[in-house]
Amino acid sequence: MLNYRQLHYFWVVAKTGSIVRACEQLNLTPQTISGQISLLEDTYGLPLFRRVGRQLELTETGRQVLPYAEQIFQLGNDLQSMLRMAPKEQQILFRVGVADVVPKSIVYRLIAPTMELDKPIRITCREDKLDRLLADLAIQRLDLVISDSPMPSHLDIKGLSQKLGECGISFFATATLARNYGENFPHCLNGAPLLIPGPETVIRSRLLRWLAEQKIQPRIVGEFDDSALMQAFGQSGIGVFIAPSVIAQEVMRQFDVELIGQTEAVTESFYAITVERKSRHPGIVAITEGARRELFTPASD
DNA sequence: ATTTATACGGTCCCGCCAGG
DNA sequence: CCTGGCGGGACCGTATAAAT
Repeated sequence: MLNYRQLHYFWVVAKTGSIVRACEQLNLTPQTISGQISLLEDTYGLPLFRRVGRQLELTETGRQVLPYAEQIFQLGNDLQSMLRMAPKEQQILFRVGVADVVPKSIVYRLIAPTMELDKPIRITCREDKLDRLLADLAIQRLDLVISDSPMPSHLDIKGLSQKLGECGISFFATATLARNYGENFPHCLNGAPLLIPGPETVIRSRLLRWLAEQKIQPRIVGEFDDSALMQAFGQSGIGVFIAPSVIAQEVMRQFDVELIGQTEAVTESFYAITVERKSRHPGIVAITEGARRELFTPASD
C-alpha cells in the first residue's frame, strides 16, 4: 500500500524546493521529513532526490512521480475547499467536451448562459475528436459533449442527443481574395480556392452536394477537421472558408476577412449529447435553454 | 590566493508516544 | 508488545564571507 503521508512530504518538498521550507509549511522538523522521504525511496529502491551541494534536486524517477503526487494532492485540496464552502457557495463542476469541428465562438455563445446561473459554476472545457469525447462521456468523465452531429447510432454508448439549433453558412475571404471572387455569389466560387471541413464533419458533405447542385466547381486547397485551423488558414488568404452565419460578424472582425456570401441551403446543426440521467445538470439546462432563447433559428425537433 | 569562521541544509541515532 | 511517526541533539558536507 502506498504511503500517502510519505508521498505528501515528497510533494511538499518537491514543490517548495527544500526540506526546510517544507518544514515551515508542514510544521515538522527536518529529520522527520528527510526520514520519511528516505523510507519512501527505500520502499521502491529508487531515489527521488539527488543531493546537489546543499540543495535537493529531483531525480528522473522523482520527476516521474511528481505529476502523480500533484494530481493526487491537488485533487485533495480541491475537495477540501469544496467541503469547506457553504452548500450555497459550492461550485458546480461542469465538464464540457467540444468536438474540434465546432467553431470556437459558437462554443462560447453556447456555454455563456451557464455563467449566469445563480449557483457558482466551474467549467472545464476540452476539445477533441468526437469519438474520444463520447468515450469519456460514457465513463462520466464529461457531463456534456457539443458536436455538429447527433449521437452516432453505431456506437454502443447510451447517449441522449438534443439539437441546440441550426443555421445557414457564410463564406469568407481576405480582401485580396474577395476582389477576385467576391462578385455574383455563389457562382463566383467557381474556380475559387476553397477550404473545406474534413471528412469527419457533417457539414462537408452538405456543402459539397450543394456546390454540385449549383454546378459550382471550386478549387479545394485544404481540408480541416478543426474549424479554428481552417479559419487560421483562411485568414492568411489561402482560400475562401466557411463558418455558421450566426457568427458571421465575429468572424469578420476577428479574422479581418470579408463576407462574400451566405446561403440557407447548407445548414450546420449543433447538438448537445449527454448521458441519460435522472438529475439534469444545471449547466446542461442552461445551455439548451440558452440556445433556444437567443442563438439560432429555432430547432425543429 | 589560501585559510578560517560561520551559517545552512540534510542525515543519523536514539528515545518517546500513541494505536493496534 | 510491536510498529509507525515524531522530535532532540549530534554530525557531516557545502556555500559564503571575513581574515590572513
